Amino acid sequence: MKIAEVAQQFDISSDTLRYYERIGLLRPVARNASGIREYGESDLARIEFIKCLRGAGVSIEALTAYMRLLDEGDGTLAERKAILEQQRGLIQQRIDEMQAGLARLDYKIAHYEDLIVATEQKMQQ
Amino acid sequence: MKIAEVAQQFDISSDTLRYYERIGLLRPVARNASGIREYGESDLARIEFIKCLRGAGVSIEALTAYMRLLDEGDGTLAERKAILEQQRGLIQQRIDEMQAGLARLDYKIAHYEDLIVATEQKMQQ
DNA sequence: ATATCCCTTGGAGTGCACTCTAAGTCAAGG
DNA sequence: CCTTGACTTAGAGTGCACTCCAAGGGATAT
Repeated sequence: MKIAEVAQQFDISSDTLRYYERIGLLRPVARNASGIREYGESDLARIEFIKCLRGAGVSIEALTAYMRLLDEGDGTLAERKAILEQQRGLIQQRIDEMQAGLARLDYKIAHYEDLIVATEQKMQQ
Repeated sequence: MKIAEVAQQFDISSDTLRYYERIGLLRPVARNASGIREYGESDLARIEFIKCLRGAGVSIEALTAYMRLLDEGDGTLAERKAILEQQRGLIQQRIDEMQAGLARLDYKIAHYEDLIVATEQKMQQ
């Protein structure tokens, strides 16, 4: 699979895919005879995982650390699990903060509904 | 209330508070005879609101637009409500994405638990 | 053969939201 | 009187995560 196809499939720009590779988030991708990237199954799986966790707000740094350990093999299982658990905690914290914001907005919006009704009634007098 | 006290109360740096004022997110704060900022009740209320929504990921731009309308008065009620509703939607979307990431991590973490147990058992043979 | 198009690279530029620096002012304490 | 420490300003710098640019290579379509 060439870079543009991968980009389309995951809705990630080609630039971003090359960037991920350059900073070591993706392993060097195989090339064809013309030097063009040919993404394989395992690349796609990693990209999908990265996309999911980036979408959840996990940092490039954490993801890179995880991927590096993944390449190092079985000896890093516990360390990898620790990273995932830490990131899980961070995501949960952020969700909690967002839920608080959401609740606040809901309260405000309800208040605005009342205010707008009141203002409209005043207009009619 | 002086800037350092406000900063401590809301866990926002003095730099950030001055920055918010400079970009028009906060109205110009009253000064004492020496030119030092004296934050009033309404400033504090706005800062608290800003802190809550920034924490939820609402952009400076959206908050600034909202605050500007707030200063313009009652005629902007509907417009303000629209901003809040839009931001509510954005927050909800981001929460959904994060929930997906969380689910993915939970799955992975459970998988790692199994893998680590398996690896330890292999070691003992 | 020439145009089109996607690919390549290294490096520069962008947007957001701060965060810091330098140089200076002012009130209070020793 | 002098030091200390919190405050002031304009403007520069930072970190993150892309995003774009210029210049060039190679396969395909007319």
